[in-house]
Amino acid sequence: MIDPNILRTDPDRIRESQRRRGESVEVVDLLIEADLAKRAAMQEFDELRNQQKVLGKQIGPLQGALKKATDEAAKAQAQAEVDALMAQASTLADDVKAADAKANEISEKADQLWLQISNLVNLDSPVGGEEDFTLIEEVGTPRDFAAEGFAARDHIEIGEILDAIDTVRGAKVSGSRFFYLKGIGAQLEIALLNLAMQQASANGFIPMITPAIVLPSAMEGTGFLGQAAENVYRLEEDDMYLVGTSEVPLAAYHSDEIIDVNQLPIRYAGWSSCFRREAGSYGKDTKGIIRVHQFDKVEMFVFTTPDEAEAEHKRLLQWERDFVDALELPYRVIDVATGDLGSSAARKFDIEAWIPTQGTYREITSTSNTTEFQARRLKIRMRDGDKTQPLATLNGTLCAMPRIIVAILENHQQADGSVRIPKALQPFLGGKTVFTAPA
RNA sequence: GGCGAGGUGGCGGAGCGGCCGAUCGCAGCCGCCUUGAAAGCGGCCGUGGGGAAACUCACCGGGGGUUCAAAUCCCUCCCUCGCCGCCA
Repeated sequence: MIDPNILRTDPDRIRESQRRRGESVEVVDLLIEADLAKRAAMQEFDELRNQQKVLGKQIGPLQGALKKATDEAAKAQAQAEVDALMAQASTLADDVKAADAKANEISEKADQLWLQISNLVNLDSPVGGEEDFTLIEEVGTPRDFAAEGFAARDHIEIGEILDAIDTVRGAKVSGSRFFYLKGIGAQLEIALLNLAMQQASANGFIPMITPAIVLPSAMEGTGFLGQAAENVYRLEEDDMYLVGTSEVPLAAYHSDEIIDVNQLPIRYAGWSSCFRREAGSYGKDTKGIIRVHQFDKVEMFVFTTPDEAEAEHKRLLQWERDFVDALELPYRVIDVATGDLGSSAARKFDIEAWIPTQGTYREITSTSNTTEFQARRLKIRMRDGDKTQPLATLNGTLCAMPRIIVAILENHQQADGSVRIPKALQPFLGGKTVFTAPA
């Protein structure tokens, strides 16, 4: 959630942000109304509750006096006072109860509306939809396979030749969009994991292996139960969720905590399986492993000060580029448009790798500056002197396995169906320089 | 899954239904003392909401209930620990 004070002092800022995202602007007015109603109802409750407390405190001593009273007149007098107070307190108790119920109901309504408001977009983000990104840079040159004298095979075919990817049996066992990594494929993923973790550690990230099933609070706190909810797997029996990214358990790791500002930034590199329903993507990428229900990913996640967030965002992007550079892949970097941001992101940069058989760039990493949005929801604050305030969180993909594997297989394939192994990866594959079909 | 114990402020650990947002110890912060440090002494020391402020409200694992009044009583759920069972 965003800073409630902005709603009270500068609601136009929120309206503008909603407009740029293509999301509801009217909800801001509903929220202003609900926020006012909430505060009024709470004040009314506070008032009544205070009266009740004051009154209640008189009853105890009076009852004591009643017990001690010896002569009849004094006793009757005290009894009458107690009775009167009790009667008064009793009706007050009913009022308090009613006011409490009302305040709760109104607060709930306001809180629900708050959850509908996405993070304020960064004003530097290009405005528009998916196609309206700004191209930041193209790096490397896509190979000209015609000039090399052979037709590029897609990753499915290469995966079959190398016996590295088995989507047919994946579908047999688990349905569409599931796959097995086998032999070379499995080794490749493990090598990528090691390379990614080595790089992350060198950059000050603490390696983490996280839970992949989380409570609703973690899912909601990271903003995935909003418009992204349809892509989240829910375990009905247990009311828990399968995470779509380790961003969720990493962000929630410090929920309800106050972190000393001197400890920031805190950087984690999380490794987990990721689960996505891929609802609404029927017909898209139905073949291969570009879009699957389950995959593994190394994710970078940072807790830092709001002042540092933008600079850290640039660093995350650079680290992502370093990794893709090390894999010798041609790619481009884009500044994602406002309409295509997740609800918690203020700004997002994607790296898209060139996929030869598709003749286009496809997303392989994504880094978002979520400013204080997640921290507010998850109650993560920093202590700076005697102030406590929300900190900033950021996330970025370091290595989403299937797509990186696709990019490597397709871009580094050779005429005979073998695949050249990028230098940086070789140490993690026993010095091997090329993947060849198993005998 | 069964039985037992327990969940209180950063940690440890008290808390008769009203005087408890909560005793005390440790840690931390400020000051005194000291050439400096330690020890000792004095003070401060949870979070959030509302309010210009005075002040006020909420929070003692979560939710519900009893009561004029709940950290304290009742119900329920969750979690932790121990033992038993089962099992990667």
